[in-house]
Amino acid sequence: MPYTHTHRILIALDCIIFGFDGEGLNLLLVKRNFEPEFGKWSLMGGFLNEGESLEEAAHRIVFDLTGLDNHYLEQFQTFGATTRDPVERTVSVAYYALVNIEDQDMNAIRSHNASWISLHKKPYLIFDHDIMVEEALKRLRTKAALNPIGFELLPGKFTIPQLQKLYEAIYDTKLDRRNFSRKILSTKLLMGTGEKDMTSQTKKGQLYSLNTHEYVRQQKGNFGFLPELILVDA
Amino acid sequence: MPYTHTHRILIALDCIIFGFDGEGLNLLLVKRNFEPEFGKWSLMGGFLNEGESLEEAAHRIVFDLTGLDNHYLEQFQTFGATTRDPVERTVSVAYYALVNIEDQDMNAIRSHNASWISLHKKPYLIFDHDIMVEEALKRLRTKAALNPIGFELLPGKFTIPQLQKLYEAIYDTKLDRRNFSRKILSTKLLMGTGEKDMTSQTKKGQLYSLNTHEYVRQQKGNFGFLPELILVDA
DNA sequence: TTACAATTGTGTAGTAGTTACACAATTTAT
DNA sequence: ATAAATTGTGTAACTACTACACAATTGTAA
Repeated sequence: MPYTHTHRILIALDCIIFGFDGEGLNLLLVKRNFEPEFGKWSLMGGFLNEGESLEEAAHRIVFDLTGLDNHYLEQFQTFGATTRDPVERTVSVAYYALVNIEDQDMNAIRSHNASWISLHKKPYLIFDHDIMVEEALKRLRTKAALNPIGFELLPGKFTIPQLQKLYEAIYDTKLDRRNFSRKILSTKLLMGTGEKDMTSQTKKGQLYSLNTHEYVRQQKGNFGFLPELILVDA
Repeated sequence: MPYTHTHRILIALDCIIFGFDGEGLNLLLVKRNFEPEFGKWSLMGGFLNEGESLEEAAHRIVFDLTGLDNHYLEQFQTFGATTRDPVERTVSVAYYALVNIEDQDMNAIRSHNASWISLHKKPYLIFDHDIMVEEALKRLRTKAALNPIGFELLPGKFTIPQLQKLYEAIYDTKLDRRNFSRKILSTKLLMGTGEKDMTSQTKKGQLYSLNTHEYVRQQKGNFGFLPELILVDA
């Protein structure tokens, strides 16, 4: 026998999908070719299905769009203003995901009319999606300052300077190259592969030489991680 | 015209209400005199109403139970396992609240069959409420280590040692009395009232003398706050 | 091969913050 | 007044962070 309460509504899920292209943070956004708000940009979203947990639904949504199965995914806030969706009342559970921008399924992305867009050039998004992005970024910053989760945005093998650029992008700041390297290596989270990076490209006519070692993720841990950073809202 | 999707469900809200009695953290729990799970303990909860935001609903639930209107309230996680409620599928948005245990409405509490129960003596709770309490405590610990929110659990005026006992209760640890006092006062968050605490009681046959000054909350701020503490999961 | 520019790794002094503890001051009871 | 309990201030040792000097490595070009 069900509850006597009657206000049953749709549960939406919206996913803020972060990617890193070596220079800055990017968002995977959908240009809507359906109503409402045809032609406007939005986050990738969907509705909760019967027999599906929130976690499963969020995972499905990211997988459908990127073809990626092995990404970091964290629920961060649920949005429930009565007027947030003009079509009908919905409550939206928001997740952010960190994916490696390189090994995605371009067909899946194209078929959803989606694009990677630099966070700095983010267009206006429908509904309350702009606020969602803002809150997701806040959470990512807090989380990444205390936990080593940034690695999810990089390929399996990467150099220390690449990692530094990632953190500089997340926090929109500059970090001291030498102290950063020392700090990262002191955590023992990384280990050298003995290989060199052969994928380097010359940029702006300048050379990009590379270190003897690349690093792969070695272990997980929780600890204060990047002390040069200030947490504004944890 | 509504969406074509059809899986409309109830939105529940569950509130983890923390109080501090001068010694340890307490939870405000409800002994159910209704089905399902008659006679078992649960968190205070309710359903989202039409025309009501999540925030408003959570506030209403805490107000109904405590008569308190001016408490700290933070959404921390939404629970959506398909089997979490045996009656029918619901998704529950969980909030935790910090209330001053002294100026509550005892009639409201009694009429809901609720009691303050020490966190250390928490009984088994129905559904996924045990997990909710665990997650709420994690979040409270992270939040209070970075932001000065613990004050919400104390009366308007309090002594430094009272505040220290509160933090020791939150983190289940001992802090150095002298360093704690210095750290708290250095934040300029508190100001002396010039009054003395007249409510002190002799305990275990020993004397409890009091400081010349009590303190009231002066301002808000965000900053790393209690460095002796280690964040396990932020 | 050599020189040179760009990049990356190691050393270290100065600074700031934390920890642990000594000691002084205050309050309360006898 | 004296003693016990409690609270406030001083400080040395330790740790961590910051900023920068300098060495080592890589890649390019004469």
